Parts: sequence; C-alpha cells; structure tokens
Amino acid sequence: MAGDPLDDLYDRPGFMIRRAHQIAVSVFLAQTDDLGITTTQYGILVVLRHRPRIDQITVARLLGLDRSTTGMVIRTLEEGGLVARVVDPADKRRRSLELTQAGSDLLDRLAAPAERAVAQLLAPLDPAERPVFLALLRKLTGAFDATSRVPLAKGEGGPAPSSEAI
Amino acid sequence: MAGDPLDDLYDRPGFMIRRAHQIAVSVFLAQTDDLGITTTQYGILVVLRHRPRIDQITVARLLGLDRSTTGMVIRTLEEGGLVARVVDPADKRRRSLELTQAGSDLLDRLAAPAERAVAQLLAPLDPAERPVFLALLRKLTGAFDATSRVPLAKGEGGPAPSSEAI
DNA sequence: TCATAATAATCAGACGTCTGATGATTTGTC
DNA sequence: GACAAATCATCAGACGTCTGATTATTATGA
Repeated sequence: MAGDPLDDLYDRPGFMIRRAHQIAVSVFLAQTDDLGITTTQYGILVVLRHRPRIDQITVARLLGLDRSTTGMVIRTLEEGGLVARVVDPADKRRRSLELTQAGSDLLDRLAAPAERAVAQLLAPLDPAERPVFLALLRKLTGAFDATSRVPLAKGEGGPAPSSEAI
Repeated sequence: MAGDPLDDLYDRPGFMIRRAHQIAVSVFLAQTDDLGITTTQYGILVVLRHRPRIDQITVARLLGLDRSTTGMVIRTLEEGGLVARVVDPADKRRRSLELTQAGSDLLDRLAAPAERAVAQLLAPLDPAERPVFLALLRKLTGAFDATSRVPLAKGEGGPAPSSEAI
C-alpha cells in the first residue's frame, strides 16, 4: 500500500478538488433524491429568489457560470415550470426571469435537504476543522473571482445592495 | 456589498468546491495550453504509466470515475494516438491499455506545466496554510472513498505495490 | 443621423459525467 | 458439462461545461 506511485496523483490539489466536487454533487443528489433537481439548478433558483426579473447573463455572472451553460439550464427549468421567462418590453434583447409558484415551493422544500447535504459533506471533519477548511477554501476561490476565465461578479444586478454601510 | 442574501449561497461548501474545481481545471488548461490535453485525460495517462496493460474498468476505479466516462475519454486518447488498446488474448472481454511513445512523451512534457498549475492554484494561500488546506481536503475526500456512488479504489490492479515495506 | 460599439441570447461543436440497459466473455457451482 | 452469476465493454439518454460564431437589439459617438 505504501509507496504506490499513484499516491503522487492522489495528493494533487486538482485531483482532490475534482473528487470533492464529485462527492458534493453526489451527496446533494442523494439528499434531494425525490425532488429531481441538480446543484446547478438549485443555485439558479436561489439567485432568482433574491434577484427577481434578472436576465440570464447576469445570473451567469453571479454564479460564475458560462452564458451558454446558464441559458441551457434555465431552459430546462422553464420547461419544468419552475421559472418564467418573458421578453423584457423595455429591452427586447433581455428575457426577464422569475420563479414560478412551483419554483418557489420547490426551493422551500429544498432547504432542509440542502442543509443535510452540507452536514453530511463536512461530517468527516472535526467541528473545529470545518471553519478552517471553509475559510481556506474561501480564500483560495475568492482570489480567482476577478481573474479566472469565468469570473464571478458577486453583488451584481441587485437592487443596490444597501449602498449605505450605516 | 454587506448583507447580500446571496452571500449565504457563496459561503456554501458545495458552491465553493464547485468554484474551486472550475478554477483548477481552468488553471491547468491555461498552463498546458499548447499541449491540448484535459485534466481527466492527464489523470488517465498518469495511471497508464504506472499500471501498464491495465483494463479500463480498473482505470475507472483507480480514478473514481464512471466506467462510461472512462471508456469515452480513453477512446479519445486512442484516436489521438496517445494510448494503444488491444484485446487481451487471455480474457477477450478486456482491452489491454498502454501508453504509446507519443503518450509517454506528452506525459513527460506535461510535468512542468502541471507543477506550475499546482503552484498557481495554491498561490493565494500562505505557504503555511497550504499543507493545512490539503490535509483537510484529503481527510474530507478520503472519508468518501468507500461510500460514494463512484468509489475510489486506491492501490488496485497494480503489480502488487511493493508488499514489503522494507 | 447613421455607422459603429456593445450587449443579450442562441447555436454549433467538443468534452466530461452519470445512470441504466445490453451484449460478449469468463467464472463458479452443481 | 451446463446453467447461473459476475465481469468488461459499449450504447442510449440526460445534464453540465466551455469556446467561438451568429443574430437581434440597444447604446455611442462623430
């Protein structure tokens, strides 16, 4: 078992991150099994709840996703009756997005399974290790928000998120 | 900026892990740009170097990948002349896999870019933070090796990885 | 005003990822 | 030896992901 040359591969950050992603998706799907939704769809629903009448390019930027990917997933959500999409009369390039009642209801029902998924994912770490891990993960990913090929634009497209800092 | 309800989403482990994966793949592709290979293909080439004449189901288990995924990627590698695939005469169900000379050469040329990708990925963390992050990531992912839907079978299919620990 | 950006959306193409089903081959058991 | 079970590979189908090109619409500036 010791000295396997593949251990070098297993210890690479990229390999472990791929594995962590695979596990996180799998755990989420297992916890939400009967609700038939994916992690990407869930993220879009959450954005739509907090940014009603947003367009899909802005959704993509808020999630750090590609425009094509986002458009495709949103079409799936629309076909499933979870999202309503209408051409913005003020700017006919845009399609104004909004959760339907079914989408909002589903999001409510997802809250508990999503929390269980987080708990299950972090369960292998000691309680004291969890904030350390998450802080380092936040530091690493946050450093690439502006520079990666698919940048992430937090706080965009919103109803002026409290421009007064009090 | 403060108090954005989307911050709750951005702080979720699953969201940050997805983002980390996206960044890791992007950094790898940028560093190896002219060599035209993906992270998945790279992992398979590494396995093949250390496990010659392996079959593709075992490759899948060693990488924690799906059998179909692995078969598809290996076909791409075969079409690119990087991997040779022949029916095992002793067991006609199996296709014995091996790196070609071109595959081996490419793997040699990938060593430096792959190392640069690791360095770039971890650059946002302080040097002292990096082993902490990687140890926690290893602990989290390792806990799911046996239980996830796509388990990872380290140390399988090899030439008895030095059963003597010296 | 009118030609030129810039922007939102979509499409084409490529790759990765999983599930579930099917066919071919080997192994195990009686 | 023959039937059942396990195993390797592939296919069909669905979803996610990105790049690059194209179309429709709006904004900009000389």
